[in-house]
Amino acid sequence: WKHIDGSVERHKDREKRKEEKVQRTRSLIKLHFNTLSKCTCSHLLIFYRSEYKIKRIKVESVKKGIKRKQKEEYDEGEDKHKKKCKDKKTGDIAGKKKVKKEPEEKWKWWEEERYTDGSKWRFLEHKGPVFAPAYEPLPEHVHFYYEGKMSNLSPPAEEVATFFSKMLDHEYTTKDIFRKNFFKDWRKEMTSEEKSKITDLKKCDFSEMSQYFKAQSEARKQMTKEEKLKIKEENERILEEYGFCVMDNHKERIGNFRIEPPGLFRGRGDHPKMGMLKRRIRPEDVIINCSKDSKHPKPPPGTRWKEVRHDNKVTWLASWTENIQGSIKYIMLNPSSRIKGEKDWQKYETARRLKKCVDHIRAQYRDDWKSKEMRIRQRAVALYFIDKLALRAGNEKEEGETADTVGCCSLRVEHIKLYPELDGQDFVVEFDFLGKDSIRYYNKIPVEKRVFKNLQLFLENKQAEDDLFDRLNTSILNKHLQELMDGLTAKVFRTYNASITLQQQLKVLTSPDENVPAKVLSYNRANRAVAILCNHQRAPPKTFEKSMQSLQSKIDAKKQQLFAAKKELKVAKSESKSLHDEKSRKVVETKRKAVQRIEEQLMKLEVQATDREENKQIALGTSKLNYLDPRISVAWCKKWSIPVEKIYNKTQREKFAWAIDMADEDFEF
DNA sequence: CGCCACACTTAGCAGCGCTTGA
DNA sequence: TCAAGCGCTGCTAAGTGTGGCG
Repeated sequence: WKHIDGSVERHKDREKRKEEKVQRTRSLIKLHFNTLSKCTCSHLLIFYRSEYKIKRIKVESVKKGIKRKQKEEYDEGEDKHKKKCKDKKTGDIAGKKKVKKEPEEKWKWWEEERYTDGSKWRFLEHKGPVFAPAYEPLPEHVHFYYEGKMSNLSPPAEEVATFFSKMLDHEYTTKDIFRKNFFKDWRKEMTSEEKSKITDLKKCDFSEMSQYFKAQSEARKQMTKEEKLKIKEENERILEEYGFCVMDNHKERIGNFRIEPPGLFRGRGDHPKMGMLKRRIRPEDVIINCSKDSKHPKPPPGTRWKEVRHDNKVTWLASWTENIQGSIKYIMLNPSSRIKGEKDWQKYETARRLKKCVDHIRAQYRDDWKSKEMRIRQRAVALYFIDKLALRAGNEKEEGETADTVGCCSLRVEHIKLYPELDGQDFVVEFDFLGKDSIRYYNKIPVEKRVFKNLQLFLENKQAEDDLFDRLNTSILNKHLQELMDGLTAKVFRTYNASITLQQQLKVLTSPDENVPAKVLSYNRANRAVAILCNHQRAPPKTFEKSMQSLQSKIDAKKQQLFAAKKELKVAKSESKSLHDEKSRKVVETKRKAVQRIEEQLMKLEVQATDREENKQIALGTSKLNYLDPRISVAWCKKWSIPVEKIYNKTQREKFAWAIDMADEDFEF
């Protein structure tokens, strides 16, 4: 796919583009100079940043010349070396050597060649995961009571009891399934004596334990600055030691280097396994993955790893099997890493390829609505939903193992309602089902007559709990998509539709003469359109009403202030008219400025209020992070001279460093 | 073809620390 | 300077999709 995204060409005229970039930055700074009087503090900061950047670019381009030469020599050497390695089937020795030469500046992996043989790395070294701290038994004075009588628990039983006591305030400790599952698993940890005594959860009193933990967390909050700093430093030390690995010559940040601590499982939605005990993971459960010639991570003293393997066809550093669902958990790299970034980039390139053939695919599935074969009609209607409504594919799930949620292919009869006519619209389909994370999808949309007739056909002679698409599943659908385009799967439609919507909405919503905050609001609105499409919801923040009210009162106060200021201006004006002296003219001028300033502040507040209100139940983060080609946003920022910091925070900028570096203002998704 | 194991992406939420504004 | 509230970050659950096997 190197050719598909044109990275070969990109490489050639990189120098030219770099020069252009410098020019752009220069003109940007000029622009900032011109508007300096209007600048707020944050603008100034950004201005300084851009100036800093320009200096760096200059120095770097001088350095680059030398560096490139060195790199070419190195690459040549490495090529030879690689061949040798392949012959002997040894690992990557060169990788180890170059680590020390790690350059100060950020590594631009996107300017390098990718592996084409399916391997993910040549060299991988890390320190292994960090385990959850051992259980600390409760102090003597904290008791557990059964039937009102004080009783001490054995440490294993006590530990599980503490998990429950920490959750007492949560609603789910009142749920039957939760309590049942918890009690069953708790009893497994008890001694036979405890088991025979403790037979009813209702007779258990955890309140003293609960109080103790509340006091503990209160004490943590009350800690002095020094104590807090000490903890912070210790965390930083652990991060420095365990939070990074070396992968192919580069130090990379690990995403989750801590093993999940034991606790009570809380699934989302109506989960049949809620309350079950999530076991403590020991070194003996953990498989380590690293390269043969690396310094292998050491298991904690007196323990051993389950296995140490050297599989460079996968990206994980460590894995273990979790006991609730029996699924495998992994330790992997941070999104800013090469291995994640390349994949992310590739995802958007696939979506861009879909853009080129989507018209054809749409024509095709519309045609298939008329097919003689039921399975083809079902496939075509499902695909239409996935395309139009950005539904997820909908794999089958094991019944009783997870919450009852569905996606497109697993929709059941009970999840849709057909209305030949509704609110003046023809052929309306009403969707109402729980999707991923048990988030409700509710939508009423008019569809084409043919789709409607097909749906009626699919529903014939079926019960509520029967599958809507009984001749279809995700693997059939994806196999079909694979034939239409290389690399095409159901989820590519979500990516494609999200990104194209953002691009198109940005075009519609951005008005050139608006100021920066107004443009950012437009961006958020475009982002919101995507979030609505993808049904990314959130619980309204607990303090929403309150904070909205306080914002409103601020606005009201501002309005009052504006009114007063205008009045003062009027008075000053009339005074100045009659007096005709320099002093009164100056007063008018200052009053005028005050009015202007207050007007600006008011507008800013109003923009903020609108933005927040519209965002009440919609989460923008997920689409920004997973569905929107970052190059669209970066291009938009460059086009309108919006600092990219307004759109992406630090973490996001790290994840999208590739896009920030490579996208020009004329990037087209 | 169906099933399962596995790898990897996508998802919402809680808690905490930093920013903001009085 | 300090409290309030907001945004960030980490956490981990819950999806998607592939490939191998019988």
